[in-house]
Amino acid sequence: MEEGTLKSPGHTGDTDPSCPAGAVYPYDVKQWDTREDCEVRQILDRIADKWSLLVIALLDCEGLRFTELRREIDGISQRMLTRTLRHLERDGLVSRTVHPTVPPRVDYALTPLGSTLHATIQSLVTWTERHQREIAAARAEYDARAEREALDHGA
Amino acid sequence: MEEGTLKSPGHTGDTDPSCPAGAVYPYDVKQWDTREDCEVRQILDRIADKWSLLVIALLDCEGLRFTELRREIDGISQRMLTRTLRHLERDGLVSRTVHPTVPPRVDYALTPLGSTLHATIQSLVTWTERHQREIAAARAEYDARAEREALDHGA
DNA sequence: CAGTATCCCCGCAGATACTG
DNA sequence: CAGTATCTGCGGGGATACTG
Repeated sequence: MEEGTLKSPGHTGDTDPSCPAGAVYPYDVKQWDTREDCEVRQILDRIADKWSLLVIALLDCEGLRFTELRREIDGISQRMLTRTLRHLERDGLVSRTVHPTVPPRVDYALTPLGSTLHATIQSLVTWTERHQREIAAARAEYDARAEREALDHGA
Repeated sequence: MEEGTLKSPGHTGDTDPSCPAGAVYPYDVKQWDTREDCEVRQILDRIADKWSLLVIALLDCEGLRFTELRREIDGISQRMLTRTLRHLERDGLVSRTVHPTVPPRVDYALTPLGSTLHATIQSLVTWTERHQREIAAARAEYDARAEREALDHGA
């Protein structure tokens, strides 16, 4: 991304210097370079980050409220849920509808584009659920073997 | 993970303090807590990290050498490729076979378990390839709208 | 309720140099 | 060739406090 020089002087925290001057983004919704050398990587980074997969898997087609997502996901902080949703919204995968009531109510749902992702991601998540025991076993075995080898070499 | 007290005194770098004492792991192959409160998250973190998806997608069933993977993936550092492969090996998704020749030759391939993941991940990767334009468009639109709204509020 | 703003840590990941 | 070792920076992400 090679633009350290653009960095605004007093910048310490979260906001992104590469955003169009004057635009204010919540947190640091990135402006990706559109140079084509790494598009797929960028998109993968977004989809396969810590929370996006779970959010998309949960959203299915019916909308959920902010708090419902928060409760469902377990472990996600308010900050990260907001950021994740903003990113997904920006990528056109999730729609955000604000009901101007008080207290406010915001619903999130998959867009048509997002829906085309849902099946795949769902199957990824269920795969991990189905195979967690096998993976845990593999890890245990690997660790045991590594430890034995370490002992052989060490002493 | 709440075990800051376990941290070995002089520890600064990459290795993992939670590994069984005396075992030496390459880099910092993590020892996950097996307490069940966050298993799926852990596994997802591993599978859906920056490089694993691409590695698995590439490996298919036929084996590839270290350097072939390195060349194919583009942008990955030697360090990250090694680490990713070690993690996948530990999780029982990838097998590593060393040919005791000189110079050495190491082949990586999907295990049967890994193969069950391949289809899903492949479809995830091809999805991003197929929809990158739509996503780019969505981003542009989002940014444009955000900028307009920022101007309305600002001035 | 649904966010923003701010502070701050630590672990990911790149760069570089060295080895069997 | 296929790694390991070490240093370092940056940004992901948690915690907390505040607002419309």
